[in-house]
Amino acid sequence: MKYNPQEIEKKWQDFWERNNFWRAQDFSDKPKQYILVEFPYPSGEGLHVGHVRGYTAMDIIARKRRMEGYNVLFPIGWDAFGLPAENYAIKKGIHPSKTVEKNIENYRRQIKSLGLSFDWSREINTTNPKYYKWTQWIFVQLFKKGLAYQAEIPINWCPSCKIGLAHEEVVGGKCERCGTPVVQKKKKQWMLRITKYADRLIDDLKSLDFLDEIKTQQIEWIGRSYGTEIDFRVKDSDKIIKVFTTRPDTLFGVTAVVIAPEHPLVDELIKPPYLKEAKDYIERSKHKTEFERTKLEKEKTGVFTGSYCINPVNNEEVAVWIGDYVIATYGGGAVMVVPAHDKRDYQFAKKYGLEIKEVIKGGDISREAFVEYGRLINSGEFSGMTSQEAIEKITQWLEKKGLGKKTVHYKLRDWIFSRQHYWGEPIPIVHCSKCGPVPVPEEELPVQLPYVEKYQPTTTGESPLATIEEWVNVRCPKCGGPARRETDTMPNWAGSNWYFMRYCDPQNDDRLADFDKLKYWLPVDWYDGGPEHITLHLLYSRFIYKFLYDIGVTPTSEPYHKRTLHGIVLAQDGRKMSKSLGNVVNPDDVIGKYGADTLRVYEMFMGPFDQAIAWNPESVNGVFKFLRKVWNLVIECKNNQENNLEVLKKVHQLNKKISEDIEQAKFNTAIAAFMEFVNFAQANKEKIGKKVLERMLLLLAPFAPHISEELWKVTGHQRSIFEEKWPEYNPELVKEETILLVIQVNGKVRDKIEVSADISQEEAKKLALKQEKVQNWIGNKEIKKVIFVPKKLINIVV
RNA sequence: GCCCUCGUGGCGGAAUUGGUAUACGCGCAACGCUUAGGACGUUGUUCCUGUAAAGGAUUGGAGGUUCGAAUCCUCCCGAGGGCACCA
Repeated sequence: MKYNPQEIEKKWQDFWERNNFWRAQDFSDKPKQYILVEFPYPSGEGLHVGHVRGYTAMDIIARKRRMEGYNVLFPIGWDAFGLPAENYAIKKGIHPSKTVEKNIENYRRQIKSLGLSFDWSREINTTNPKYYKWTQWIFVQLFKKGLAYQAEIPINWCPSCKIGLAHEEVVGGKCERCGTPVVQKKKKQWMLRITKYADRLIDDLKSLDFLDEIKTQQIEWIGRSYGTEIDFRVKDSDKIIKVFTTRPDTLFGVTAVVIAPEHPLVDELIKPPYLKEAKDYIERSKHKTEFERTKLEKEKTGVFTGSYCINPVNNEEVAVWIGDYVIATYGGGAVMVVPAHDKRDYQFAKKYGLEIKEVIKGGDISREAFVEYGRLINSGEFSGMTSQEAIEKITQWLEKKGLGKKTVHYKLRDWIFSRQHYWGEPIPIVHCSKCGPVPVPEEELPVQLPYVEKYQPTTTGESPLATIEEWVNVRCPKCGGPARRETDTMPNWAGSNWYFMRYCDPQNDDRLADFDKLKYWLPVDWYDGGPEHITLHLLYSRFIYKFLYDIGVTPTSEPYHKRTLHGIVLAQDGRKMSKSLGNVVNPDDVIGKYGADTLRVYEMFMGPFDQAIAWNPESVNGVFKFLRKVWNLVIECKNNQENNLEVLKKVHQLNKKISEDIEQAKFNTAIAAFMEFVNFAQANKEKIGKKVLERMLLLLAPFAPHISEELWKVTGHQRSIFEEKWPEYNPELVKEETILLVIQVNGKVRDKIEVSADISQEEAKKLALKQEKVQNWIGNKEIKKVIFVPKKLINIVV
């Protein structure tokens, strides 16, 4: 009998599916576990080996949990709205729903061929009207609570995709999807007030079991900073420029104020003879994207307005400048310039000849800005205070005089939720000339996406839906008068914000999901996904979830208890896999050659789970050899009744290691331990008994389910291995009685001796000093100190 | 520019979190075996000196803390990722 994965894998996959092995039960006496992977976007390229890595890891967790006696929910679905299907439709004239259907079929086949234990009865699809009915319903609730609103603001506009991009979607000044440089354009957009949840999105992270770097990412993105808003009155005017700073302790060092070109007071402030120069400058900045403006480190520019304002703390006159490095939407669009204590301000002052006034002691301001905290000088009554003190005291002073106040600022901005595209959920709003924007009544949801002939966005920037008159023209739900449908659609994230909730009750037509079912399953116990989603998707879905919690739809305030990430699988050349580079590894090929178990085990073995690792075809072969060794070992020793203590100990030690490594997502070292055990077993075949083999197979089952199931049967079992209990190790058998004690002299290893594990320091010292090698190193030098680390080493210092 | 992660043999990586550096796999080499296969088995494989015993060096580099550092601290170099005049 040879190990032939092709013969056994399909058989067991069918067996598990036929017998509904992975069906999750709503409400059970067993404790629940909700194990979640990010649902894939079914692209035309098919499943990526990177998907396999995350899915296999969570499949291992899910299978182990079931064996541990949990009622496990491990679902899968499709995040199927999005641009690629639409762009394909534009190119080939095939309706996106057709393309998506075909891609899903392929993905489903590929995922099934991996032997993943998904509960397919709960499969969802964001493009199904029965699903997006509830995506639209959520939008209506947001609208009713004033969290969805329209605003005419400069948005990031991709001239190629003809689509407005959220601030967060702009990568390097370019469209995240197509790479075209983004330009600024004003358009009426639907916005979601995520900023209202900024504090909770930061503060609630405390109670969650997310990797630290994920928490940091979220916190950094929201970018909360406490500071002071200071009023600078414009000279000879009653107008006030409000400036935000985190360093009010440097207020006496202000030698200019810089405002954004879009600042509301700009027109009033620019005066002859600087009028023309300033206007030209403003005009030029309009042609730059926000990215360009903030990018140009060397070319930090500005222009004097001709106006002055008054520093409230000392009544000094301060010049007002315009600089396009100041962004209108952050911090009120005005900054105070303190050249002595801010790097950027220092450069700015050097370039334009502004005064550099030292107010914090500790640096050499003739050479560079001193940006650290220190003691104040040249600061009137505040001189002598530390920066920390002065920040408090100066702010209090300003507040008392009504010239400033403590404020909080966030980097996070409200979320632009409109897309001018076809392949997305229609925004369920009707515009009435009398009533304004009116939500579509809930009983009329979903607003179905109509069939169109032309998918191309219109050149005016409107969605293709705008051209379907019979769809657009409707009666106002409120007054019955003539009205027009909103033609924008929702972004990709709309459907993926809440999909994990739908898995709890995927067929419900009356509610997003039954509350009791949500209460049973949520929060998700372990959520794994790619590093590319740890900021946006995580933040957005937490926001929506919190909102739904506030209106009583969800039972908890956070959706995910534990979140991990899996590193990207790179091509063999260390670069990202891409069609154009021709370095893509197709999981189908690997399965065809080696089988799913080899692919699974290889992806777990290739390196640390959270790090990016390059594909190595030769290592894949090594993993196959390992599985074949397991196979041959079981076939050869299955009737052996031997019960050797040494071997028993080894397999219990393996048991401990595997159990612990899985929980810490250290799959690579778990496999290594397996290999060691199998190598040992192979060299000691006569000592290997059936009991040992069975325990080994139970431990291997989550990693390589097919071969384990087959060998379980081969060893004479009728029941599936996945109906067995996860093995517990015997602590007595895991203990080591003897250890190799390392003997160091002056911190260098000089000898090793085998001693009993609980040897005392005195005994260890006596034994160590007897060793010939040790004596040679000590000679007749005096022993100053002996350090003894139980079970590890003894260090003799001479 | 700022922030995060990281840097260990020919390669992917391991190291109980301050206690034997290089586990496991790949590759390579020698020997053996065979139904010549995706072969298999045994042994060896960080570097330097040495036939060997043994000794010395070594975790990107330079310092430091410590009886003891891949691990902690400071500076520097390099790679990847994120953010970006964020005040």
